[in-house]
Order: sequence, then C-alpha cells, then structure tokens
Amino acid sequence: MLEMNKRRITSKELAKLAGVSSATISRAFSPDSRIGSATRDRILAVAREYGYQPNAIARSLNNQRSRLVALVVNAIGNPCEAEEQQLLVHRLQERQLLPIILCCADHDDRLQLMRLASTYQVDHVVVFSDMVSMQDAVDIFHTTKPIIVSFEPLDNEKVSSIRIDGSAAADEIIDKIVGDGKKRFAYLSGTKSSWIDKLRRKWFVDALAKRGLGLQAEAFGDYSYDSGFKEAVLLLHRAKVDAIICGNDVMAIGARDAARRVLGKNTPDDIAIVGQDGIAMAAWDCNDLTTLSLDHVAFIDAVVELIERHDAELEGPHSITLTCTARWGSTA
Amino acid sequence: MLEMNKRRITSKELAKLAGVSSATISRAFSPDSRIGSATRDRILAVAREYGYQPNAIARSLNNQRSRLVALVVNAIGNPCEAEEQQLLVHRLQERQLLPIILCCADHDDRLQLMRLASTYQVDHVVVFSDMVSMQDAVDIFHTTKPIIVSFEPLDNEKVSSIRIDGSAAADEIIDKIVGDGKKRFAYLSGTKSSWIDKLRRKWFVDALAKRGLGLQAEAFGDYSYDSGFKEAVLLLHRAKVDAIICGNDVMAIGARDAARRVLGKNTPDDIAIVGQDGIAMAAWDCNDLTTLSLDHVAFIDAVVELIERHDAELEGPHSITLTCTARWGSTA
DNA sequence: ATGCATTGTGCAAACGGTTACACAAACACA
DNA sequence: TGTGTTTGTGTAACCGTTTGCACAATGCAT
Repeated sequence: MLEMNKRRITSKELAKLAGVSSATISRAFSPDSRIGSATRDRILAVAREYGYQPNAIARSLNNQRSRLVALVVNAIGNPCEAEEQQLLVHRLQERQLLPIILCCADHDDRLQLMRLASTYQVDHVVVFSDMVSMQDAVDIFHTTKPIIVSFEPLDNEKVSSIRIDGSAAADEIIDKIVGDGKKRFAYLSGTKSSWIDKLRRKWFVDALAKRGLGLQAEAFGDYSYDSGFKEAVLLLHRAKVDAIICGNDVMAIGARDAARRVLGKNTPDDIAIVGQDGIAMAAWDCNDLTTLSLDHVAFIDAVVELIERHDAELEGPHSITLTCTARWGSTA
Repeated sequence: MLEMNKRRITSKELAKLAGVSSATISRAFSPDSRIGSATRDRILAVAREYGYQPNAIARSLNNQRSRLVALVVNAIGNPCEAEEQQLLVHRLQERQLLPIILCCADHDDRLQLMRLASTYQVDHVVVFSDMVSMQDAVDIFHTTKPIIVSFEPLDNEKVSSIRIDGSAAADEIIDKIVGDGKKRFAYLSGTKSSWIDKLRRKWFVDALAKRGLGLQAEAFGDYSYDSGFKEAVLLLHRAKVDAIICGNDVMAIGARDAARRVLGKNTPDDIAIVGQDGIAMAAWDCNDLTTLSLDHVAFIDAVVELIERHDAELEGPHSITLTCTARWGSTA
C-alpha cells in the first residue's frame, strides 16, 4: 500500500534505489532509447514497487511538447456538439493526448481563456465554436502547431479546416417538402453572429431559389430548445408559413412543440419542420425529425487526421470537405 | 502583428530587452512580490509589446501547482451530467483553473487514463462518474489535494464527498402515484454496477415499503434513451405494471415513448413514468416529465466549495449533503 | 553623522525530467 | 592482437520559471 500524502518519488531518487543514474531512469521510460533490456526491466520493477511515474510537467518543459490539446467549444451540454466532443475526446485519449476544455459564452472571457490555455503550451487547438474569430485564435496560439478549425475557412498558414457541404442534401429536402405542396418557408437561425449558421441558411435559400421560391419569414434564436419554441410561436403568429427550416435539431424540436402545442398544427400535414445536425435525439421516437445531418464519425475522423498530420510535422495546413445527407423523419 | 511560427519569447530574453534580470520579470507577473511599481509597469509594457506570457508549464514545475483539474466523467454527451459539467467548467475557469476531461467507458482504460492524468500533477480531481472505484482513484491520485467525489462515500483522508438525499422526494412522488390508484411498480435501473443507481433505487423501494408495496418487476439499462425504450418494451410485455420508475430522465423518456408507441399506453392514465435528475429536457413541452430532481447549481456550488476548501489548505476532507426535490410533470 | 529598517534588484539554486556527448566494455573481423 | 563498430551507461547542460539569500540604495529616527 502506497503511503498517503507523500511527495511523489522523483527520477533521481528512483535512480539511487535502482543503483543507476537518473538518465538511465529516463531511458527506461522512453520506448526507443539505447538501454539494456535487463536494466530496463529492473528499473520498471523498482518503479512499480515505489509507484514512480515520470512527471509529465517536467517532461513537457524539456520536450517542448505537452501532449495537451485545447478544445474550444460553445457549450458542453448542447447535444449538437456533445456527440462530437465525446468522440473526439476518446480518440485523443487513445493517442495519449489530454483534452483541455475551453468553454465560454462571453467573447472577452473567451479570449482570456484562450490566452490562459496558450500558456500551457498546448500542442494542438481544435476550435469547435464558430463564435471565435479565427484571427484571434491564430494570434493567441501562434506558437502551437497549426490550429484546426471546424468550419470557418481562413487563409492562413496556421489554420487547417474542415469544410461542410450540405447543399445537395438541402436540395433534396426542399424538393420533398415542395413536392408535398408546401410553399411558404421560414428560416429559424441560430445565433446571429454565427458563421456556420449563415452557411447553413445559404444552402436552403439557394435550394429555394432554384425553384423560384424565397423565405416568407425569418427569426433568430440561440440554438436552444427554448429559443426554438419561443421564436416559432412569434413567427407563426406573425406570418403564414407552412414550413420552418431550423438552424439545428434542438431548435427544431422546440419549434415542433410550439406549433403543436400553441398553434395546434401538426407535422408534417399542417407544417413541415426541418432540423440540422443529425443528433441522436432527432431519431428518438418522440421526435423523428427530418434533418440535414452530418456524419459525426466522419467529422471526427477528419479532425483526428488533421491532428496526426500536424504531429507528423507534415505541416502545411490542409482542408477536408465533408458532405451532409438528409435524414428522413416524420416532421417533413 | 506578431511573427508566426516563432518560438515564444522567454523570461530571460525579455529580461535582456527590459534591462532587468529574469527574476524581476517573474516578480512583475506575481501579484504580491516585492518589486518597484515603475519597474513592473515598464516590464508589462515590454511584455505586451513582444507578446510575452509566462510559461505555465515551467511555472507549474517550480510551484508544485499546476492549476489543472481532472474531471472524471462517464460521458460528455449524456445530458444528465452535461449540465453539471458545463457549470463546473465555467466555475473553474473563473478561478483560472483548467479542466482536463477524462472520459472513458471501459474500466481498464479508465485506470490508464487516470494514471496518465496523474502524471500531469493535477491539483484537484473531481469524480463525476460512479463507475470508478474510489479506492482506485485514491491510489492513483494520492499525491494530489483531496479528491472530490460526487456520491460514493469512502472513509479516507483524501476523499471529500457530496451526499445526495432523495428519500423525501421519492416519498412524495410515490405518494402521488399511489394516490392516483397505481399499485404495480417497476424499477428500471441504469448500469448494474452503478453505486448511485443502487442508492436511487433504495429511495423508491423504501418509499414503497412504507406503504406495504414492493416492486413487481425490474430491469437494467445503461442510462440511454435506447436502453430505456428497449427495456420498457420487454418489461411491459413481461409483467403487468402501471408505474415505472427510471434511473434517469433520458431512460424515462425512452420508456414513455415505448409505452405509447409499442403498447399504446399513455401517461399518466394508463401508466405513470418517473425520471430522475431533473435535466432541462425533462421540462420540455414534449416530455414534461415527473422527475426526482437535483438542483444542479447547488450541486456545483458544493463542488466548488470543496475545491476552494482544499485550495485554502483547510485540508481535512469534508462532506456536504444535498436534498432532492420532486418536479411535477404530466407523466405521473 | 550613525545605526537600522525597508525596499528593490540580481545571483544562483532549485523544480524533475531529457539528451548530446564522452567513454568503457563487449563484440566483430582481419 | 589490434582496429573498428556497437552497446550501455554516466556526466552535465538545458527546458523556463520561482524564490531564498545577499546586498546596495533609500528613508527615517536618533
């Protein structure tokens, strides 16, 4: 049983116990370094006995490599991001990389936070949030390996990006809805300043335009269920629409509830409702949402690929494009 | 504009630029250290100019204080934890503490992961997951400040804990359901090995026992919507019950959907369904769940209080007890 | 003028590892 | 037996800070 409250043993102390120098201890813990296998085994045995583990902080200082990854996210609870976050965290951990979560609603706080994380010499930065200016991120993390950003492209030697293309899927969805006889569309955006939201909106607006249609009404929420509910109520009172395209799935669920509960309109007959993201909850029986969805696994695969590319010093930022697909539910 | 790809400037280099020693640089960045205010101002100005920020890794090595906090969680996406995680992350960040997320389903991986995090000399450990043995956690993190564990009590000088008491609320809920004429109860557990799940189950079993009732049937899920749905179907085919108490809200939503969709039974008339956690989604119009809920803010307040207690070296582990309340919805 | 706190700064030794370099021992080959 | 390569280990410098100690300069009371 290890003693409590005792300082962790250092390599120098272990060296004395094993009758070697601290350099040899270090080598015993570095996979491919010149060391006799007998010595290594003996050291590892003694290390286990005394509970020795190399201090990652000291190691990082020397290596210039912290194995820390900053994850900049909008929110942790939000299901649209959570599934991806979860996946990414697992993939990082498999690679012995530790994720530091930076999560902050307020703009200035976010900058402060990124500055703080940058002092920890993180090896990589993944920006999931489209609320942070890439230029700010680059300025703050200019000493790390390239930054990976989910969406917003920025022409900079430090930024690798993942582009999302949902235009084809939006086209299919609009096609179906128009085929069902709907004509009066509304778009319910996420946050106003969101880059990705503008992009998503464009896919649908373009798809409508192809058919000579436009938006009859528009509103802005904040990606939350409550905002979806509230804005849908206002929207439906304000304008006569028979289809609402929402900025994400959670707002779509809110809008669906609002239509049903407050206006007595049911999907898909009275009104069509479309989400975006393709989160698991969208497929739940009680929701069964029609949604423009992105393959989360493919997305995270892409992020991991970019990280590995950076790790391998195959620098030069890179860009990967992913295509969305439609998930057909009973709401449109 | 800062130059790209350039090594971060060090305190020694900045010292040269400012015409002082690196010790003085350090003092300029330490709030209460003996330094002339003129010198400090000059240094901060030069630092800003060259984009200097003290290297937190080096600082941690020296200080024996990393300002890193390990958060051991079951999953990131799971809404029951996500709300708390989100809150805690914010509170930590306010205190300039950076959270490292450890998230892992598999038992052995989890131990590996905790060992990895422990090499980063985290200052605090918060265990949100009831899937990890506290004894393992203590063995691994025996050099950090006391561990904070959400639920499972362990009599150890390194463990502070937060106890949850839901017995009174369970009593109220059972009272209401029995008053509505229901008699045949089932309990749908979360994971089998979960400590907290056993506790929650006990609250309800005790409340039933008080009224001379027992469980007619029982099943085990994994806290997910899908498992709630599937297990409820099996359960309702297997046994005649008119009330299902679920281990968390998400399973309750799954069970409600299963009852309605597969069996054609509606809440609360045909069957009563109760959740636990009190997540935001439970209050959504489409769910409106009756649930035994915990005040997340109070919970995180308690966690933060324990962390500050440890930080202030008012050591000695401490224990805080929180009481759950009932949230009344239309499902029971 | 003298002594004595007080204040501001530099020097150098930590903190706990890694690694370039040096060197001895072991082995190869003629 | 000597030369050359390989292998395993130790020495010491370094990674970028913090901080105890020493010391000069300043202020203040005699």
